[in-house]
Amino acid sequence: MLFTRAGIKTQKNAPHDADSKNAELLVKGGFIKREMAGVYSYLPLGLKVLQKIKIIIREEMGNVDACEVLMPALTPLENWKKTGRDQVDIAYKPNEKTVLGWSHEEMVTPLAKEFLTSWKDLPLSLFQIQTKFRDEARAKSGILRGREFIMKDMYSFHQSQEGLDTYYERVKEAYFRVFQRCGLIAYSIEASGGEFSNDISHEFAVITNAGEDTMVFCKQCGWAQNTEISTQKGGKKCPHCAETLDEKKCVEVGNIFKLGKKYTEAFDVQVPNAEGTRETPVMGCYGIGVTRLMGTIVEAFHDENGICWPLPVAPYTVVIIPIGRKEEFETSLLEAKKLEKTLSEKGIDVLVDDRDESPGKKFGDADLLGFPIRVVISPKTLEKGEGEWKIRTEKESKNILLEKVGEEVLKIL
RNA sequence: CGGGGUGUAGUUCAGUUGGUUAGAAUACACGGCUGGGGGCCGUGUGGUCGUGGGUUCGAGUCCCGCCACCCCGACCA
Repeated sequence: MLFTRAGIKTQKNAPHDADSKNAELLVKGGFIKREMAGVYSYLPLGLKVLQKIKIIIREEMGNVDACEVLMPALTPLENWKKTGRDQVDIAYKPNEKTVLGWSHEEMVTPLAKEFLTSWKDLPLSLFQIQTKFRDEARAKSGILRGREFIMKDMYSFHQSQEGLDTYYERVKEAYFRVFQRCGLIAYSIEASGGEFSNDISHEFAVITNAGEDTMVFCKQCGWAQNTEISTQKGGKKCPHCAETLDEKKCVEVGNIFKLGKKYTEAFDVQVPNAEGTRETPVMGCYGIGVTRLMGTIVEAFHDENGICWPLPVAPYTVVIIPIGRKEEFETSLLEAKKLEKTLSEKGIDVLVDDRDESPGKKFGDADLLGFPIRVVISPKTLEKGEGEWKIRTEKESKNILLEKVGEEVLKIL
C-alpha cells in the first residue's frame, strides 16, 4: 500500500485537551477523530488496528465453540421492562418504544429461547462484535471510556451450574490468550458482580497509569482484587501466599459474569432434558471492550516519539521509506515498490512512504504511527543492494540485503 | 448530576482600558532550494470570533440566556 493512497493524515498539534496518551497519539497519527465527547470516528489506519484485534478475538471465541451473530443495536423497550432494566439511566432511549443496546441479555435470551428446543442444543454460546451505547455522565481518556464503543459480548447457556462453571474457566483461559496475543499482560481480578450478578465476577485488568480502577495484587501467586471490594491494601500480606501486596492503577479490558437464571427466568426459557422434564438453563456472559482494548494497547506501548504497536495488531507490519533526491528518490521508490510486492506475496502488511517529503518528516511519522519494522532505502544503501532495517522499539539499525528482508520479517512474525 | 474552566483559520493558540480591513504558528496549494530525524525562502487559499439577545456612536473584547467541550467530584456493567 502506498502512503499517499492509504488515507493517512498525521498532524503535528495534539488536541489541546488530550487527557491521555491514547487520545493524543491516536488523534495525532490520524487513527481516530473525535466527533463528540466520547464518540470517535475510526479512520483507515485505526480501523485496520481494530480489524486485527477483532480477528484475534474471533479466533479465540471460535476456540471455545462460540458462534458469531449480530443482533440489532436498536432494541425494543418492552424487553427491558421484563427484566426491570428499562430504568437504567445510562441507556439512550430514542423514543418511548426503543433503547439503544448497552448490553444484550435482553436480546440474546429471547433469541436463544427460539433456538433451544432440546437439551441436545445445550450448551450454546453466542457472541457478537457490535457498537454499544452508554450515556456516560463523563466520557474520558480517549477511547478508554466512550459513550459509543465497540464491544465483543458473548452469552452462554448451560443445562447445569457445573456446565457453566466449566465453560467459565475455558472462557477465562481464552480471554488470557486474547490479551496476550495483543501484547498485554492481563490480571484476572475478583470484582463485584454489579447489577449483573451477586456472585463474584472476574475482571481482566491491564496495569497502566491511565486506568480508572485500582487493584491490589500479588506478584508471587497472581491473586488480585479490585480495591472497590477489597479489604486488603498494598503493602499488606497476600491472603494466599503471604507475599507483600502491590497496588496499581489499571484498565478493565474485559469482564465475565455468571448470570445464573436471572435472564432465562425473566424470559421464561425452558428446555426439555433427557427425561423430558423442562429445565431453565443457567447463563454466563463475557465482555471485551474492543475499542478500549485498542486504547489500552497504546497506553502500554508508546514512547516519546509515538506508538509502538505489538506485531499482531500493527496496522502495517513493515513501512518502507525510500529517500534520495530527484532521480535518486525515483530509484529508491522503485526499489521500495519491488520490495513491497515481494513482501505482500508472503502475506506481510506493507506500507511504502511514497510521499515527496523530507526524510525527517517520514521518520517522524513512521515513529508516531508505530509500525514495528522500518526499512529505509537510499542511494547510499542501494549501492550494495541493501536497505536499513530498524525495529521500532530498538535504538540501533543495521543494513540488510533487500532480498533478505522477507525472510527476516517472517522470522519475527 | 454538583463545583470550576474554555469556546477566535482544518489544528494549536495570541488578540491591550471596547476603537479602522481580526493575527501567528502549523496544515493546505503553487514555485524554488534542500535531501538520513518533523529543513529553508517566497507567494497564495482559508474566520458569520460557539449561539441568541442586551448595553454602546462602536463589541472578538462588557452583561444575560442557551449550546458544546474540558477538568475535579459523584456515577461506572
